[in-house]
Amino acid sequence: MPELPEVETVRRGLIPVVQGQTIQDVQVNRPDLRWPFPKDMAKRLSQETITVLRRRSKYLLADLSGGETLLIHLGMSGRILISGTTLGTFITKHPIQKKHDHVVFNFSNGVRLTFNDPRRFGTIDIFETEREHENKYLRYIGPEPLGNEFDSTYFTDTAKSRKASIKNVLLDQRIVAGLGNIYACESLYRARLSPKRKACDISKKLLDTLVIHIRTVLEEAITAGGSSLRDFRQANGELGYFQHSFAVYGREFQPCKTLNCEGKIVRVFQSGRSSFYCPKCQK
DNA sequence: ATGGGGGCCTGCCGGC
DNA sequence: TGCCGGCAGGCCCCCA
Repeated sequence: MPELPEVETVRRGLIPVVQGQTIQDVQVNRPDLRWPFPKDMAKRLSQETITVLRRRSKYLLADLSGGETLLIHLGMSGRILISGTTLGTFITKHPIQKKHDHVVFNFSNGVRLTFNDPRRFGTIDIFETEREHENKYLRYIGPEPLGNEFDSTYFTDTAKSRKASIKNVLLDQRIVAGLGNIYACESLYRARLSPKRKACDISKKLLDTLVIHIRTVLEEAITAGGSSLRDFRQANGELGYFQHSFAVYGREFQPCKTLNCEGKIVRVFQSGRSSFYCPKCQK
């Protein structure tokens, strides 16, 4: 489901709910999602207080008072449902689900978080906070696209040695963190670059433009509360609305939105995934 | 070393 | 109405 803006939206919504709160107990309804759950998961989490809720790429990271960090990845279909019974101002924000509720976190203040994930591509892990750089999921993740490390120099240097298409380069989490199919397509549209162009063939000027557009499209999407396809929800249960701003994603056969462009959006397959673009104005 | 394809899962939608 | 194929926001693994 979620790319960087959706995960960031979830994080921002969860902060007031869980930060500073103590996990009372954890109900684990199956042994694994995509990968086996970490050893003694429920035991290691219970009675731990969440000090900070962070995000790295598409991963949510909850730092715990005892020196470990809980890592959660939502995969394609993962959701974190919030419910609560004891908070004065707090009501249940999501309908009660049942199917695919794999892990339930009960907090001592009465709040309950439920990890629901039909396709089970999600991930949960626990690692020593100080050893984040050694974690198998985070180890090779590239720079954050909204951070200072991801700049024109870095991206030009990286792209010039890559013979893969620019679309596949944007999806490579070792090169830049957090982009998925939607925001890769949308940034390429804004930069007027075809997703099929080999990264190493693109001029520095265009790559610089692409860096800027990656940033702005992600920032706009975060401001909009992410994109709601199928059932992505913000933590408060509301839909994100960035999907209304898509220029190309999911718009096959529809007219290009560029002023005076007569093109129609096409869909092509790259490495088994759909890319959407306007062949007339993206070269 | 890098790039591409397969596979992991369930749900939904369109066509017959 | 029901069945089947295709597709879906991700990412690890394997092979050339």
